[in-house]
Amino acid sequence: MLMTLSEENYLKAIYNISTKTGEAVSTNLLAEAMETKASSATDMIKKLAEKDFVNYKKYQGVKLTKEGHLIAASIVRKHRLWEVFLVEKLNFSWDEVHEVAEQLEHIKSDKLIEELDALLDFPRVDPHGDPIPNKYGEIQAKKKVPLSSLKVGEKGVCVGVKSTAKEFLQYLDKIEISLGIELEIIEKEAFDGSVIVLYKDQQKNISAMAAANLYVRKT
Amino acid sequence: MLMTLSEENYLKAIYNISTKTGEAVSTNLLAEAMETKASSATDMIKKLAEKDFVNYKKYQGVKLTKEGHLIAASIVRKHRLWEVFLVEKLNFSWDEVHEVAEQLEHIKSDKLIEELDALLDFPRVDPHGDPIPNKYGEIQAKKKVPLSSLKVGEKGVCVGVKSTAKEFLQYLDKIEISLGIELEIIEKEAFDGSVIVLYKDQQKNISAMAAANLYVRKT
DNA sequence: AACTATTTTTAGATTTGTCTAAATTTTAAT
DNA sequence: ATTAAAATTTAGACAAATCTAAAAATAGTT
Ligand SMILES: [Mn+2]
Ligand SMILES: [Mn+2]
Ligand SMILES: [Mn+2]
Ligand SMILES: [Mn+2]
Repeated sequence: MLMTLSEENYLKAIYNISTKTGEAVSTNLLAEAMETKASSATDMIKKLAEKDFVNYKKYQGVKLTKEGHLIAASIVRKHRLWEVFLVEKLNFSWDEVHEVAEQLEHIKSDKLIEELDALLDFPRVDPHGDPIPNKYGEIQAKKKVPLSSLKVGEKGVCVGVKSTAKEFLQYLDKIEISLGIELEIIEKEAFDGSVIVLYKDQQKNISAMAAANLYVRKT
Repeated sequence: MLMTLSEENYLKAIYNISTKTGEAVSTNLLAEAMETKASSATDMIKKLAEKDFVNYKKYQGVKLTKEGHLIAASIVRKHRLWEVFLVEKLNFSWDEVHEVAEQLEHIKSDKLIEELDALLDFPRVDPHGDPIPNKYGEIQAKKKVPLSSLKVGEKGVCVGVKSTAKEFLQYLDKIEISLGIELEIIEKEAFDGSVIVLYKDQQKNISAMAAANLYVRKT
């Protein structure tokens, strides 16, 4: 199926939103994600519905069809594999990869993505800890909870970030937190929700907001 | 400078044509290269002239300006670096790389291309023997002549191809000719211009057409 | 020099994706 | 059940890149 750049981006946006909410995606949410107007989103929704990539009933939002889901997942797969490539092979840092991956995800070549996958040794997560769909659009997401949900004394391994905002990722770099490190909750401040965590033999204070955006797997 | 996909492709086509001919590029040649109509080429020429990427006088064809040349060369640079990447890192053969490189050449990221260059160890030619412009748009092309220009008894190293048609490249694969091998002219057939060459301890007959499309450096 | 063939440009139409403004439907609140 | 607010769709316009058909300019030939 021939897809335009715009169609691919809309499908991916629908995929990302519905993965979070689980419900039909509203026109306004979609328009916001695409940084465009609701009327433009409606136009594109009609086109995608016409091509049977989404199910659409007026005023009721859209859901991906089987085929729409597969296409969207393949774009997300490419996006995340390219992010791994940029970090692992081209010395990008995790706050630099997204914009370039936004472009690379639209390159059309099955062989390219298969070989890239092999070159990278079949990674299962991207540099932000997000799962990489396989070629059938399936993901096996590991259980992860926000650091903020841990109680005093509990430990966890850092496995992902909720926000991928540059400032947040750079902040984590600055306080030397990266995926894979182990942390222990030493103290929680009831007043502002900040936590004191122990890692790398240091104790540091982490704001409530940062703790809510850092995913860990309990250990 | 923000360039559309189409503008980039036109600039590259102008670059490729004028590199061969040395003269101003005619509307018809440009349209042919872009697989479009002359009227469309005229429209785009006007836009490129407006942006000072080409010098244009009605009915006289176009020439790249300094800036136009730099942009075009940077696209060719990206195209050829990606071709090297595909062959060296992703197991593509030299007849498979072009279509994918046509897409990859439009990815915008200075860091990406610098790092790619380094990953590939700063190659100077692409898989077809074509020179890779440096970041200032300069190339140092090595002297190369068609195999057909060699006389009986002369030797040469295979350094490039004139045609990059799939069938030709696959034919070269089949007769085990690749860049870097050394050949010697054993005999030339006056009748049809074919040549008998010695390489890899074998003698093989190569048609006039193939010999005209295979570049060698005399040794 | 005049005529013809070729090349190039112009004029007007089409498609894609977007926008603004207005109309419609749904939702939430009296 | 009405009414007000919010969300969504429709209508009409626009810019980018293309096309066809017609007009204009150039090049080639007698
Ligand atoms: Mn990303
Ligand atoms: Mn990511
Ligand atoms: Mn190529
Ligand atoms: Mn090439």
